[in-house]
Amino acid sequence: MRILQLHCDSIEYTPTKKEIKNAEDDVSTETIKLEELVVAFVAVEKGDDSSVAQDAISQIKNSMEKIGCKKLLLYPYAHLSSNLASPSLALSLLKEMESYSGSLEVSHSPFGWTKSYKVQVKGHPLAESSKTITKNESTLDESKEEVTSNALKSESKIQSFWYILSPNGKMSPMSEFNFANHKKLEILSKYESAKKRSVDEPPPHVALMKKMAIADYEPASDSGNMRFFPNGRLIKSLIEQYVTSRVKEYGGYEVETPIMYDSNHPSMVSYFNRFPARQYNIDSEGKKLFLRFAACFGQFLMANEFQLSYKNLPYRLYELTRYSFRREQSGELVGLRRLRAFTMPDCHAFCKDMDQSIEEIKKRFDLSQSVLKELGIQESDYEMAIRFTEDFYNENKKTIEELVQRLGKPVLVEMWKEKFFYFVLKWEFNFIDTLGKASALSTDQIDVENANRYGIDFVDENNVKKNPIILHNSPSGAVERIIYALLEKASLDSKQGRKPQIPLWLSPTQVRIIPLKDEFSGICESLAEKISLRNIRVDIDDRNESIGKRIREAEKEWIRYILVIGEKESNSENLSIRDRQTGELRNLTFEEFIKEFELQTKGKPVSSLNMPKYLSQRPQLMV
RNA sequence: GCCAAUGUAGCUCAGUCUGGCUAGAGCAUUCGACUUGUAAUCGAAAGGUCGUGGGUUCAGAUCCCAUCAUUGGCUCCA
Repeated sequence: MRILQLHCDSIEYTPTKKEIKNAEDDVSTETIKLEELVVAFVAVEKGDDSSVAQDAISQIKNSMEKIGCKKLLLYPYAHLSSNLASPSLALSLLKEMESYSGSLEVSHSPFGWTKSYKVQVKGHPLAESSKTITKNESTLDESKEEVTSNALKSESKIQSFWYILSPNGKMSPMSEFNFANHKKLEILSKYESAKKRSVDEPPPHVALMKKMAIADYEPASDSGNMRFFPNGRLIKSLIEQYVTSRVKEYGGYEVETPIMYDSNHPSMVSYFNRFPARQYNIDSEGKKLFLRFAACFGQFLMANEFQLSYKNLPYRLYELTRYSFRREQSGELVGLRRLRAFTMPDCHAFCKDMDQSIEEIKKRFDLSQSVLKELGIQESDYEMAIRFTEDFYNENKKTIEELVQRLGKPVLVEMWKEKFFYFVLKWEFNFIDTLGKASALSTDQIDVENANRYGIDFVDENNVKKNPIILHNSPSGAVERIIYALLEKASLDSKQGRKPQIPLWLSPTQVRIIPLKDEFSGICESLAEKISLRNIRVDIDDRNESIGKRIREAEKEWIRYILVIGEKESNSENLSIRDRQTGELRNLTFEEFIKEFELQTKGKPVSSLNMPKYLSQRPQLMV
């Protein structure tokens, strides 16, 4: 329970509007004026009970005795807390407090109403005080609470300055920029700076992820923890393989680190001190463990063990975290866009100085852009935001401008007067969906704090120990979010009259064979064999359904190539291929077809079919 | 987390306002017939704790309270 207590000359309030369903009835909307009293603004919080109410009223009584005041107004005031109890409980505890008042003259202002009020507070030192009262508070919880609120306090003090930086180096205040040719950037800018949104429908990918049997909510788990069906797992796995191979190509070394850490480990304590985390906590044998919300700790703690020389740098560690956990507020979770458990490729580069960091960040910028492109997300699908401190900008103007040139279009700039986070620069690519939502995909940061915090050092040319600068990069962003982006893009295509699709290399079924009659099943079987030997996922619709229906369903599954096998095909060397992209029937030889296919999936990982080859043996998952 | 809307068969939904007959439909599933030439063949059967818990009532999918989940807005997004 949180209480703000004011000793007042007078208070005047007028109930104006019933705000919630459980508001008190029988409330007159006349103005009430009270004089010479103590006003206690009260917010009842989760976990409060009558013992808290008693404690609260006795504390108030004590302080009122000191100042010699007999009149108390309990004023329900939800805004004191972000962890409110349910309205019905709050109301009953308020009434309870009123009944414990003893010799005091106590009243309360109506609960659940918007009220206008005017208050005249006295000037003496004891006139104003605030209290937080909780049940059985342990010292540990208390200190954590303190840490969180301090961190939140400093975060809320951040003042941002917003600009748009164009590739020609021109930096204009956001309000003066002409967004006419940059609609998506305008969306991002408003989204970030003004937090403006206006949507009243669920994002289309939520229906698609179920329909395509990719993923679904798991009611037996916590919100934001999804289940992935065979199709979804296949797609995820291919994306994971691809991103991992690209990071290794760039120079990252893949590691694996624990998913849970001890909150009381010294390095964690100071990390928490800097960041108010919403994480999953687990109590185990007296330890307070939490589930990782990034790969940072694992890699930092590992790097801490390394004997590093400047000659080893830059050194890059990479992990594909399945999962990272963030206990986001339940209201923030949406489909695959924002989860509590997600798969995050996370690559840290340890650099010897700022010059090396800047060289490195450029490489990773190109890597991220290329990875997204190959995953099927084009430059026109996202907008870049770059954030830095004023000092960093003044010293590294050229680098920042160069990054913007590499992107080739204007970007949103957020500038801070001082460093609030551990980084001096951060950029991200934000996917903008049809409904105007922005979500970060690739990102990189220049971290100048954590090496010191985690005791990571290297020996430089002069035999001096130094802390490296650490870059934090995810070249693709969360894998689930990539799937979200691909599905949202597909839905947009469909809305605009184009055929929705996902990249061929990610399709659960790449080729479908449909025998016209049962008698062709042998030919189909051997053709399928031949095709799958070339690492193509092929299946056979052997169900006793009309040809029209089987074609229709293949189309609904977004299958790119359909081969109908009948009399004609069994007597011919050529394949008659229904190409979904063009909607046309084409005649190709087997090798021509394979060649066309391989051209489109070149350089991408392959994986075999992740469901029964025969549709008749396949459970119905999609609708 | 707060506010609001939604929750009925495996899926998509009707029925709820105004309580009352055996809770309906389409798709999917099973069975039977049909043997198909490029986006839905025909028939039958089976399938329901009406999100969950409590209450009011002679009677609850329907009204009331609580709770959970999803979606939207706020907040948040290291």
